[in-house]
Amino acid sequence: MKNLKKIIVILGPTASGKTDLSVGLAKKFNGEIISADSRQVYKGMNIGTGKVTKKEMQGVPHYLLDVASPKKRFDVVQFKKLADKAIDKIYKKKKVPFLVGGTGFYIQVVVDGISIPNVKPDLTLRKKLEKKTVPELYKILSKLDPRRAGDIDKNNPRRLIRALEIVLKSKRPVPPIQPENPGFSSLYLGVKRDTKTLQKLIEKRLIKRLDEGMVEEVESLHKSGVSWKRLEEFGLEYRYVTRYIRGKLDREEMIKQLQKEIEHYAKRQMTWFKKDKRIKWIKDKKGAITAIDKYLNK
RNA sequence: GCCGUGGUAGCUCAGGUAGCAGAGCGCUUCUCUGAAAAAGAAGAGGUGGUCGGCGCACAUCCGACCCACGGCA
Repeated sequence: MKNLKKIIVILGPTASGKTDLSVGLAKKFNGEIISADSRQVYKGMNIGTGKVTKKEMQGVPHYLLDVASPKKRFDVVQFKKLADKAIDKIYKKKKVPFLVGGTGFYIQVVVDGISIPNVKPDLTLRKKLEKKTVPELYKILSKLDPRRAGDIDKNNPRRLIRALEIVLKSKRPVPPIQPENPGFSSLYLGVKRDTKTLQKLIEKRLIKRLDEGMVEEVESLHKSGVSWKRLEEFGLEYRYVTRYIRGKLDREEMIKQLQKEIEHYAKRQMTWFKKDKRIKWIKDKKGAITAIDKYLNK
């Protein structure tokens, strides 16, 4: 197994300190970092996403940051394509890829080689389907693809519409999930914090972001042509700061609601991560170093 | 002191001609096939301010008291 390619995954909820940790580890283990964050891919979204600064990178190359315009759609498939490319590139340099981030879905798709049905989003079709009620959508899907209808969340319009999109455009049922061999083995390290600590970290970070000009960042994104609707879509900071700028919330309410929202998000992330038994939860940098050391020299 | 209004879930409150106690938020748990910071689901929480009365039965009707808020003195 010595020649098998290896990748190190570092994941955890927001505000748990992944960025800091990963730069240190990458430096130590001759690594380069691929960000697995669904919002840090966008240009101009820096403070609100907690993107590493040039200085914080300490010379460690980072991939998958600023690869998309916030005016355009970006999704898992694009992420996978770019991440696979970055991984190759890092191997060619004889370095170790560190996949670091909090977007579980993105990580899963890269590391487990989940292949997503090759049917491009069709916005016109989606718009049309959106007019139907959720039970209607489910009924149609049940007819066209009973298998998928059987395991889908039948209350979730977004899922139903995508399933129908696949069926209608490809003229065949949604294929069952089949993980493919990604061509490398992975070590999963999770950064965990107890709830109280995480809440405090989130709070501190939120104040810091406001001081650093988060509101101005959102204003400038809007000035550069990103619609309010789009900004709301990004969620968390971008959603609530937008509401504040537009006068729908006062500053105090914004902070309060945003804090709660981020806490919820962190919890959702943990729900995702918890079920993955491959993750080795580490306490500190030392624990991470020991684990990586052992893994790389196996 | 008098008058009025209110006291129902952790919070904000619905309802109530007596018949198994509700919502939103929060909390807990969960789902995830091209939006994933998105989109969804489930669950746990109540001696209905206190005491007494009438009733087969009271959160609901009657009385007293306590507490909060507003007005008058």
